[in-house]
Amino acid sequence: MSKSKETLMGSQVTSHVEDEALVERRRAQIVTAATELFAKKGFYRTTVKEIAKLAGVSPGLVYLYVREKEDVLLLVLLQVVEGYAAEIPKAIEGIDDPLLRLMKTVDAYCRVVDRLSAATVLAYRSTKSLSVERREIIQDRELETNEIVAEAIKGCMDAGLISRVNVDVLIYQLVLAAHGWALKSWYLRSRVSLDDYVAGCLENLLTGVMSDKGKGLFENTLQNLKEYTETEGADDV
Amino acid sequence: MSKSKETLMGSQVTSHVEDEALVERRRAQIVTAATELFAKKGFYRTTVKEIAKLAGVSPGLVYLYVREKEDVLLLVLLQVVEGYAAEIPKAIEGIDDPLLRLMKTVDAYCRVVDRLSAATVLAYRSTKSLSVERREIIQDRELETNEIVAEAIKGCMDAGLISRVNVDVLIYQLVLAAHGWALKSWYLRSRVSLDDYVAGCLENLLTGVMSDKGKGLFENTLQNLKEYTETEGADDV
Amino acid sequence: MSKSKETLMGSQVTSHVEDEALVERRRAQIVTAATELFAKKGFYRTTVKEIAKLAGVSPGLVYLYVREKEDVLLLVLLQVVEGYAAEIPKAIEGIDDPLLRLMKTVDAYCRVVDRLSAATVLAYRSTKSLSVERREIIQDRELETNEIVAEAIKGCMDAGLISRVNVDVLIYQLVLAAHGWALKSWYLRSRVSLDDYVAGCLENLLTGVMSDKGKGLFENTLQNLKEYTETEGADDV
Amino acid sequence: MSKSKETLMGSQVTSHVEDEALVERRRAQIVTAATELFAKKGFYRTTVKEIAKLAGVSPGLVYLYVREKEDVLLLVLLQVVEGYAAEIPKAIEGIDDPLLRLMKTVDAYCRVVDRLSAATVLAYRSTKSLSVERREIIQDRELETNEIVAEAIKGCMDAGLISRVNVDVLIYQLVLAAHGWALKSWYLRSRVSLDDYVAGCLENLLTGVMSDKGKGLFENTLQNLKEYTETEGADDV
DNA sequence: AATGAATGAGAATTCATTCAT
DNA sequence: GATGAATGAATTCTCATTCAT
Repeated sequence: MSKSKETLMGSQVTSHVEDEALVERRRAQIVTAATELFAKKGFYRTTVKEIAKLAGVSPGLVYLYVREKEDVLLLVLLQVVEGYAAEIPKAIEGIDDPLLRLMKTVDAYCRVVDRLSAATVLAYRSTKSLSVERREIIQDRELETNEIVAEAIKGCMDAGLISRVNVDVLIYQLVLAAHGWALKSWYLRSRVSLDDYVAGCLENLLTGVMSDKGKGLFENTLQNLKEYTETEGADDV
Repeated sequence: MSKSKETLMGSQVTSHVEDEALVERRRAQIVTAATELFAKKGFYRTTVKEIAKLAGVSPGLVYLYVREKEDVLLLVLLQVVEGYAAEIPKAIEGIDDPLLRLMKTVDAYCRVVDRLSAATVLAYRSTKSLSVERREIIQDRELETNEIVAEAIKGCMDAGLISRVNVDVLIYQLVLAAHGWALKSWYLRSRVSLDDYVAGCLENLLTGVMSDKGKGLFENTLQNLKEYTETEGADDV
Repeated sequence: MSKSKETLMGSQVTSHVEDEALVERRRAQIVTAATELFAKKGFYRTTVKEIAKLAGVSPGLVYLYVREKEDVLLLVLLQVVEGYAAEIPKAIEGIDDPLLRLMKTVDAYCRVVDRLSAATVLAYRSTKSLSVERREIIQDRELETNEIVAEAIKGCMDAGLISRVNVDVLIYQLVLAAHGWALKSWYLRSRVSLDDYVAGCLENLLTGVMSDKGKGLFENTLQNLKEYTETEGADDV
Repeated sequence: MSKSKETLMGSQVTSHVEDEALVERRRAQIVTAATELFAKKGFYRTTVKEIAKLAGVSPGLVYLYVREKEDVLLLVLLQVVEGYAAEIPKAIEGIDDPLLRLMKTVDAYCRVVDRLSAATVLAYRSTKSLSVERREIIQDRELETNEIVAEAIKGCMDAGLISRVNVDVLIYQLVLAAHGWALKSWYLRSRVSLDDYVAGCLENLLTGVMSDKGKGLFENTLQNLKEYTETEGADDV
């Protein structure tokens, strides 16, 4: 996790250009344009020419930084999953209370998904468009994110706040809750706010698995989460 | 729900051929072939020629039963969502106990998803490849399925088994649980059995929302579900 | 040698079209156009679009009868070498005198080369542009032609007309003499007639290898060849 | 023949660089790299970038010493034909016996061809890839080489060793014999040694054209040639 | 109704050449 | 003089769709 996002990206895709800083800059240009277009029209309906045009470069230039079109998709998807892997840890930094930490993890996950909504849907649509090797790169990154969720759950279990549970199932229920905000936004967004969605998911999923000890803390901690988030939100402004 | 599946399909896609029975037969041929190919290689990587070949017809024939390639995708996805909408009601037919009914709904949903796994993933990948109007047709059908889940939840609430809850959120958590079995099968399938997955999802999601009255019944009903399913499974043989 | 030229060609290159007669007709169209263009501008400077245009078909059609552009080159070169392999035997049919037979072989070879002059040069330019497997197909055909020359030489040796000789070297001297008429036509054509070229080559190459017995016949037979050719030429008119 | 090879090359292709010595050095670098690549992959399959890389320079630099890619081909082919024109005279220097001189000419020609085998084939493939003016430059050089052969033949005729003959035809038969060693090396090399090939060609081609006087000397002189060559070979060590 | 040959627009990719540094 | 990033025209090949038979 010590490598920067760019370096990670660079390690997967080869470029004909030497200057690493330039490679990062150009790739960022390309990825930004491609993300927008892929999200709007999908990978196959987007042409390299369109990407180049939106990125303000020539079509030929794209191929100086990428071997084939599919590499652009890989870079785009890497940015998404690495967005997850980067933002969530930042959000839970310094939080010691295991339950709040878990809640905050889910909360942060839902918020990144909200921010990268189109890209998240894109990831679901397009991961299978990648070659097997590239697909595995993405799945590996997704597992890293899951690991963060798993750690948060384990923290609660160690603290005796969560009792019995099939951890694998719970992880994916939480992950899917987060992803679901993007996947089903066409239905949810008009019916429930993100705040209520997060709270609802947490209540439904966590209440059931809490130990008696945990139950006592649940409502309170959920309240903390809300305040916490509001404060942070205010900071942004 | 009075119209047959075929008639529904027919109503969305126009054909140059008069004989309705023939239309149904040909479309079934085409859709079966297309589903297999789309699931394996995706919509864009599959050619009309390939579909025709696998269906044992000529490429030209496809266009007698469909206006464009995207219509084939629509028919394929319709079959998936209508698979959901048909099988779940069948599974809960005659069950009166509201909690068992809800559990059985989720259980049946997960099992259809398991059976149509590739097609379910396909639906996630490809719905956005449809034109807006076609996409809405699919989403409407998905809503019908959700309605079944919603009814089952409402049944429990009316019976006082479920207390407070954001129903929209709970619906989608249950739906995503079912879909998740296909979407994350690459991770889950090697770690947990379908039976355990269903049980786990139900425990995690429902325990939390049960009223005190409901809680008392939960374990028992879950046990009933398991027996129920086993018996049915045996019947099939 | 029982298969027709077209069948031979068909056996090397696969087509998406079933109807064999159609395949032959279309390929002939394509090859005729391609030969003209390749001869004029070379393989790489000729585009598939140009070939299609000259052949009076669409660019897409070309790919119904050929897998890639290089296949067109293969078909073109096959036609050249099979032109050799077909015309020479026809020219020596029914000739029993071994020496006349050898002379007539060389004479016929030079005349095909003269007729397919541009294509012969093309073969020299472009054989190395083929993939190894395709190149070998062409070389195999060339060996078949050489075999005809070899047989004619052997006939003379068996009849005691030619004495000592490294047959491999002599074969290629005769073959190169024929090819040379096309390869160096830029120089030769303005300085010597084809008839004189053939006679000159034969004199220079054969006199040296004749046995005493052969020498006695040489001038006479060469005279025969000239008359023979003239008569035939007259027949054509 | 007073101008140096470099100057000749320089006179055909313009450069943006002033310093003549530098021009020669850079061009030599480029031509060496290009020859290797053209011989291996052909002119069109070789990119300027590849040439530059193998030459250890930047792609941009190539264009300081050459106006376009085709100029590189011209320089490469010039080097080949000038290789012929330079080595053959060196080999016959000081030989007075006209017949030995002729034999030695052919022998030397075959040996340059053997040494520049790939480049000779390249010349056959690629001369037509040149623009007409450039092609004529190469053909002019080839004529110069032919002139050497012609002189040697004429020497024999003047000495009464060769009788009647169409000189133009004989020249090209000898030239093609030499070139043939490279052109048909795929067949010949495994069947006959270069020494035997040269001897065979000379026997076949010259015996036939010898006068009675010449015939008497032939075998002896051929023997001389072999010894001569062996000695020279030994000298090299 | 069915066929499958034909079309041609359009996509990815390459590479000779230029030019700012 | 040298570099190498950038350009964009040009090329091969694909495939949805049509239509004569």
